[in-house]
Amino acid sequence: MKQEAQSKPLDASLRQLIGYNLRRVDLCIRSAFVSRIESLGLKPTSFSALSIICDNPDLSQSRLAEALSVKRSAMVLIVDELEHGGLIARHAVPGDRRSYALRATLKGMQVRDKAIAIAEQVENELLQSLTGQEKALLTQLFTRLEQSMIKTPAKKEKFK
Amino acid sequence: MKQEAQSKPLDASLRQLIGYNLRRVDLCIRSAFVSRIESLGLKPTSFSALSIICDNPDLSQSRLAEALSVKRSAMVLIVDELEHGGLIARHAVPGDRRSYALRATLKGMQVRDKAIAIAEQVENELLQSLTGQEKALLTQLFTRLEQSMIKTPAKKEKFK
DNA sequence: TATTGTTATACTCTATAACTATA
DNA sequence: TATAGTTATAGAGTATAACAATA
Repeated sequence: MKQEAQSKPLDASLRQLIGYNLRRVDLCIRSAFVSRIESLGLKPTSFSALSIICDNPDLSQSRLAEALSVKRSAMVLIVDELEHGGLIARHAVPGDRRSYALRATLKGMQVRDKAIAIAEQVENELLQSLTGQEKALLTQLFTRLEQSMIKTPAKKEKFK
Repeated sequence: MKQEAQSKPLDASLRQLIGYNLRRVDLCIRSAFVSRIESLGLKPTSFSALSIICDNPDLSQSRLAEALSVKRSAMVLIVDELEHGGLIARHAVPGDRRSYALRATLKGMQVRDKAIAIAEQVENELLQSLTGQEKALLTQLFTRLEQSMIKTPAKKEKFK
């Protein structure tokens, strides 16, 4: 039934584009990660949110939303989910009764650690064809990319 | 209002993960690409579909869906969109009255060429902080990754 | 029986806009 | 007036399941 293995793949010319390759690899890593962390009650976005809260205690929802490039309104459900799972808590802010200080619970920190370990394991498995040096290089290139892209958001287009 | 520039970013520990960086860069390139090709009546998925049809005349919808890792049912609307835009046509298949032979129109091929040029331009702009050598290396690493990941879909998890 | 394309439906993610309570 | 969080709503994107026509 499948005979595209040896001949040229159907998307040969698309594979010339870095963006296309980037997306394919992203989808692949992401889907593996999703299926491994769902037993922790996490999804990629809630994992990222949890991790940022762990590292930045007493963060507000609005600043968390900014960090995740998500609207405040979308943040509500994500934070709800983490709170209902007992992974974080919304604490009162002494000086400002409008906002919450988000803080991870002990369980939240433990789950975060497990999720990070899973992420690293998934990457070790999926990126096993790369040497350690190549992985380090990738990280370095991405870091440089993100810095330059923040300054140059493709003219002045919307940037999410 | 913003003071995270000099100090450590909120997502510092997530940035240790290649998958996280990959996704951030992907979203960035993608959003720039989306805003630039919408004047051509294309979205990323319809662009990919059009490009594959151009390169593989008389492809069926089912094989196109496989190439894009999309369900046949989702393919219908995408092909509809391209057909209504006059970029492709559904032709009859002599031997099999169940399926269509998808073929790009002249306009479709011209639009495809423009879209490819736009994609390359977006990448040139957004990846300007990388040297040509580094870009070539990225492409090479991705190529190797895709080959190895197809063989090793993270155990036997679903793979889309 | 299996396959192609289709439809109907539902689910996830996220955006927009309007609201409230604070500041 | 501006901000934090919330709600209601809608849109994109894609999945699942069932169906008709054809193989």
